[in-house]
Amino acid sequence: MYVKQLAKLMDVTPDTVRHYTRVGLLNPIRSENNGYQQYTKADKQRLQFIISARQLGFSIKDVQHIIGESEQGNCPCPLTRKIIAKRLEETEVLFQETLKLRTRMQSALKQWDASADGAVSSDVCSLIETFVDPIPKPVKIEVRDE
Amino acid sequence: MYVKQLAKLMDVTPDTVRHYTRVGLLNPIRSENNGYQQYTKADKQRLQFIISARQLGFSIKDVQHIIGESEQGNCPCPLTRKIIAKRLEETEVLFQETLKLRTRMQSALKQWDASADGAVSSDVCSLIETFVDPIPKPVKIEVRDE
DNA sequence: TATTGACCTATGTGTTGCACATAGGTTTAA
DNA sequence: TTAAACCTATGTGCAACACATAGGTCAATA
Repeated sequence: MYVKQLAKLMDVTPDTVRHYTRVGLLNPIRSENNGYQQYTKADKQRLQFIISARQLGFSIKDVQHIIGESEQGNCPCPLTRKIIAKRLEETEVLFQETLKLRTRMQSALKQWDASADGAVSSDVCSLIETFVDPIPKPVKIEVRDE
Repeated sequence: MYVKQLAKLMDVTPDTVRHYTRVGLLNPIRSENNGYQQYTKADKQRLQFIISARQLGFSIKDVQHIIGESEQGNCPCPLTRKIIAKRLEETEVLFQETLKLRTRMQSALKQWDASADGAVSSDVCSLIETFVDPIPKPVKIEVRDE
């Protein structure tokens, strides 16, 4: 099976398959007559594993380590548990940051909806320069109005 | 002012300042005697602008375009508005994806808390291979238990 | 004055996970 | 056999810096 066929079968791009091959996660055999990579059933199974792991937030290096552990005859599950805990923390951080960014962008849009395109007196762009980030409610603030 | 001083002043790393310099966003002057980059007040102001823009989700290329527009004598605000709308959409997508990933990771952790490290019969890691993603409530599903 | 040590700089490369561009080989139809 | 369509391998690009390396600067000391 050549790269495109495997890719289609697993619903990824050929480039993705090639990438995993380049980093050593897949081990196809080079056809001797045309130099093409030939993927076996084992590669397909391995690719399925990679896809599953990636969906769970594991990095490619994580996958390499997990597979390495497994190939050394050890049960990789403890490692798997350890890694995902770390990745979850990171995802949590990313989530919070993305949430904050989204909020900030939304308030910028709102502020800018109500303001004109600004004087040329500014350095570059008055909209960006004069944007004030509404403090994201530092735990609890006394609100008087309304 | 040398790179470190400016960086410290604006609370970024020297590498960040160097990076912006390399891509042409900052235009320091090379000292003739020691070859060091000398940053002026204009660079400081420019850096402040870049930082503000980055915090609002603009990419470095966006900043380049906005500055370019401004330097051509045009008001960059319309461009700024257009770009942030696009970036907000992207951020929304990233946010949703991150949310889904976080949820998926959390349910993996839960599933794995209740399951042993699995047989060696699996291909690589039984935890990952047997993980079942609880369908993320497709709008509305009939729930019978509880 | 020379030297040492602490600190700073410029520049090149690494990072992540692929996507894209290029050049060329294969296959099938005509 | 020749052309068109399709496929492949390999190199490079991308984002936004961080890190590593090699060497320069400067003040205090011997």
